[in-house]
Amino acid sequence: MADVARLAGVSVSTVSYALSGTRPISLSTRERIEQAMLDLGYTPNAFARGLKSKRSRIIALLLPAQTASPRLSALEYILGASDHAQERGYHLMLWTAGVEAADDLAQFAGQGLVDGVLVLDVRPDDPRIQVLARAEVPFAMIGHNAEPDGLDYIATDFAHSARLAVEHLSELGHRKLGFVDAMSEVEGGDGARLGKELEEAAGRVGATMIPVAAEESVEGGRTAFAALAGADPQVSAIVVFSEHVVPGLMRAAAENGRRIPEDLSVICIDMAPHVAELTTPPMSTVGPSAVQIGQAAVDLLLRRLDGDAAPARQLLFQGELNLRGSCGPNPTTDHHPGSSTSQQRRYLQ
Amino acid sequence: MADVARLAGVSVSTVSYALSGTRPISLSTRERIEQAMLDLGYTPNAFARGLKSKRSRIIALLLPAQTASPRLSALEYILGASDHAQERGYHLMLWTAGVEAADDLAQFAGQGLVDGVLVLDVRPDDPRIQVLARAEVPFAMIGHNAEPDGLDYIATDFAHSARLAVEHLSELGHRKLGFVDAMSEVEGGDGARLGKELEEAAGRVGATMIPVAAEESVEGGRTAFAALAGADPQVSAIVVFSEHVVPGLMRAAAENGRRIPEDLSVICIDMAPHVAELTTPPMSTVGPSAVQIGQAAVDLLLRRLDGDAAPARQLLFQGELNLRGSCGPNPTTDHHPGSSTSQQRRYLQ
DNA sequence: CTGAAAGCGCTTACAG
DNA sequence: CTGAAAGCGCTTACAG
Repeated sequence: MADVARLAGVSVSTVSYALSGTRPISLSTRERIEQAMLDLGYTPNAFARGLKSKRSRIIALLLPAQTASPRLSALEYILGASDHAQERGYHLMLWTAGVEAADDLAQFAGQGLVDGVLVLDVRPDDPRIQVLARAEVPFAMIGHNAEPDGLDYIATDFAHSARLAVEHLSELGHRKLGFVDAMSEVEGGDGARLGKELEEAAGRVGATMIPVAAEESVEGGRTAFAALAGADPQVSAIVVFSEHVVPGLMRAAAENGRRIPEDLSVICIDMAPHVAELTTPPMSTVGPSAVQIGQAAVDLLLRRLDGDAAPARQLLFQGELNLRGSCGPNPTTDHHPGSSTSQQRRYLQ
Repeated sequence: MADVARLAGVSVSTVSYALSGTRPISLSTRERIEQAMLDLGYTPNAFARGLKSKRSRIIALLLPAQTASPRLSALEYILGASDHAQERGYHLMLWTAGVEAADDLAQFAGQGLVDGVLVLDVRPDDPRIQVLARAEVPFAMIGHNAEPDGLDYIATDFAHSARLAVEHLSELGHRKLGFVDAMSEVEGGDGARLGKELEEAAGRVGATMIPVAAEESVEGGRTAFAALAGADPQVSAIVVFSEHVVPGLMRAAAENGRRIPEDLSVICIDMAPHVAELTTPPMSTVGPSAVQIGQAAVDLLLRRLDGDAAPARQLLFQGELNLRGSCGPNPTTDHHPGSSTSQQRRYLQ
């Protein structure tokens, strides 16, 4: 910057003000400065700027590392958030240490490197929330913990998703439903909340819902299918909330002579569109766009960084039903779906 | 840091040296300093440190934004690189602006924010390479451009992958092969290189290879299938190098009465394992682990950052054949695979 | 083994 | 409309 000032024949403070636009600069001075910056290929140093201004224009995305089994939909959050942050002039840093690495996170948050933090895969008793609060770093959650009062978050409206899924299956004549949830989901977590909503929705349409906890693997999917078939052979539709059980579940169904969707309906909650297209038949899903949630989370956080002192905002995103091909009428009833309601749905493809 | 020094009764420089360990400190002094840091919950400021030391311990991952159609395997690169960088004491920043945003990238690289850069999805004439070289930021590529001499990179050994795929199909009796490549792949890019290697490998085993360029979409996959069937109805096996065409290709095959693997074999190059498990039948693949490539790319870059002035390293990762279920014997011949070689393969699941 | 001091490259009151 | 100067919180020769 000193070089620019010298070349333009002004002081460094004038260069700085020209750059930030925080005070009026005469046209001729500004032009000389801009020319000098171009000639020298000058770019302001991010560290000097950050040191003085206490703002880095960097936000972090906390994605607990599970290299072994990443949800493919995580990519949509990441790209949605990253693109949007960049559009709004922020950089996005990835923090993939596990939930349990609280000390490392405290260190990270205390460094002043990031202006704010986005927290993914939030658990009910998530230790990261305390750490961030203590470090006094603004943050927003995607999902939420057990006591989210006073905290900014954005989450899926599970009550709405449950209703969409169950009503759709009910219209197809299904009365006995299964719900496969990931075993890793702790008590009071997303899976449990969704399960509760599904059960209520099932109750409202006079259906029953059998929940099964599955390990997040191909084998877990097989086991879940066996468990459901064992619990009640009449189960004709399954709601799934774990990407990784899908292959095993579908294969077990095929091996037991249950064709999808003719003999068995399957619908997935919060599965990314690209993933849903890969199965045969393509998977019907319910859920909001992860890309949009990622973008909205960035907006929520930047609102705080811009000094908004308003009360915490808690946004619920309503999903939509994306019918692809994995749900059909219950073969054991001769029910036909009402044409009036189904007309209003979005049929994809 | 001044607070720590005061509390410990030493100078700030002593605190700094204790922190960095770059000069001997007496045990008692060190203990007082450490206690003071704990008491105050002190964490060194990243910007002050970066300003003086000219090192940020941040690396950037350049992933051209394609929110519309991200490859799910991109997630493996990201997580592999991020985890590994974190283990080695570095932060990973995501840069998802498009390849064409050269000015923004120059700005970014000139800020001094990142010590080094990892470049993904490198094109033959990739403008980012010049920008980074001019900004004098150390970088390493995953994949490579048209003139990679003197540049660090790590890439898939396509000759090896092509050989594995073609020899496997050849052993199954397939003589007419198709190759579906993404249309977006520009001349001289990965797709073109792989295509050349596949053709050579096919020539060596006396098979023919028909290449088809497809749009990266479900519809593109359908079109590709039709093109291949139209070009030669005898094509009995298809090598695919684009995740997004897989659903359309598989559906078109099914609609034309060609069962996989009984009537048609399909094998994918560089598809992530979790993606491969989702198709029915599960997809056989050839390729190295994207997680490992991400990790190795970090190592390659950090080697430079650690001041290694050795000549550029160019690493080729050899893939392996992961047989899952999408390849079978050519139904139009009565060929049986030789048991000796197939024994040596890794059968998954 | 320890301290005093310069300086990294900016921003921003203070002064004119 | 512009400049001189302090200071952000560290690191690192220089000195003892």
